[in-house]
Amino acid sequence: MPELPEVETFIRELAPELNGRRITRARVFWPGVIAFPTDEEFVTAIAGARFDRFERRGKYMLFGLDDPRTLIVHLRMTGKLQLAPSSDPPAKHEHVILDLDDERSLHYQDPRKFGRFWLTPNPEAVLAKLGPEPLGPDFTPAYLIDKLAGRTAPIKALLLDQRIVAGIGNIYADETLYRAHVHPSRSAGDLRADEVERLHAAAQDVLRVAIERCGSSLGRSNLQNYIRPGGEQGGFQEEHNVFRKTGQPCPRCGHPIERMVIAQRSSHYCPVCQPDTR
DNA sequence: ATAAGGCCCTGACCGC
DNA sequence: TGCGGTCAGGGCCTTA
Repeated sequence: MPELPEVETFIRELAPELNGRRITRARVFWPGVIAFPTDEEFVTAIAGARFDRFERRGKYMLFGLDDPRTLIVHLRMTGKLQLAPSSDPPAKHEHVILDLDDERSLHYQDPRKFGRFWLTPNPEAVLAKLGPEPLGPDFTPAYLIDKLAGRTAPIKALLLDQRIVAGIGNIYADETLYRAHVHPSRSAGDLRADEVERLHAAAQDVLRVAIERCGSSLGRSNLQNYIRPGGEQGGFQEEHNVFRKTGQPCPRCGHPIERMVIAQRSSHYCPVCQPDTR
């Protein structure tokens, strides 16, 4: 699952490869992947553009072109971007291929078809609802305390809410809650200020280390496995404490990790280190 | 405004 | 071995 650290890795590793490259031709094999404009307009409009800016916002990748437009890509669950020789034929689940002017192509594969592309002069409209960057100056303990105040939803659900903070998904929410000693089903508004401060610090720590380790590659299956643009795996899965470790001993106290469903998503936690009480 | 549930998708996995 | 059922889940939508 590409979350903030994985998307950051994609951008960092693609930027030097794509910078200055011109898109000579675009092919779309499944029209649903293009959220804006239509798939036909996308194919026509992106041909000839040159990549020259690279940014990440939450889990969105922003590829600035040498005109006022930005190509926005969200990988959602199973999307992958890979560079390959232009002679490579479309693979299974390939929905977009952007041919470049250096005999290489940028391939987009996505078995579940959840990911989306936008080509727009107004990227702010696509990103309008996102909360602050968790590693940016606007994400402060005071901000988080304010956003959680009065909320009865489980804290896990609100860590996943991109309007509160942008970029945290299921892996990093679970690891953040573990590090902060907070039970995932605790009502967000019931958390003490020091607990919210711990969550804030834990989220930043987890994300910083995960970026250093180039994200988490897990998966018994290729389906869920995140692969970096050059084909390498990330390394942060080696530092997971709870995510998908149901039944394994807590690294801190040895009690078996438990699993419960919150907000339709699996949550993994240590019932001893993360007690369900204040 | 908030909370909760459904939906999109398809491969992996499980039990029989 | 084959087959049907279940699960995974980010973001968006609907409902209460």
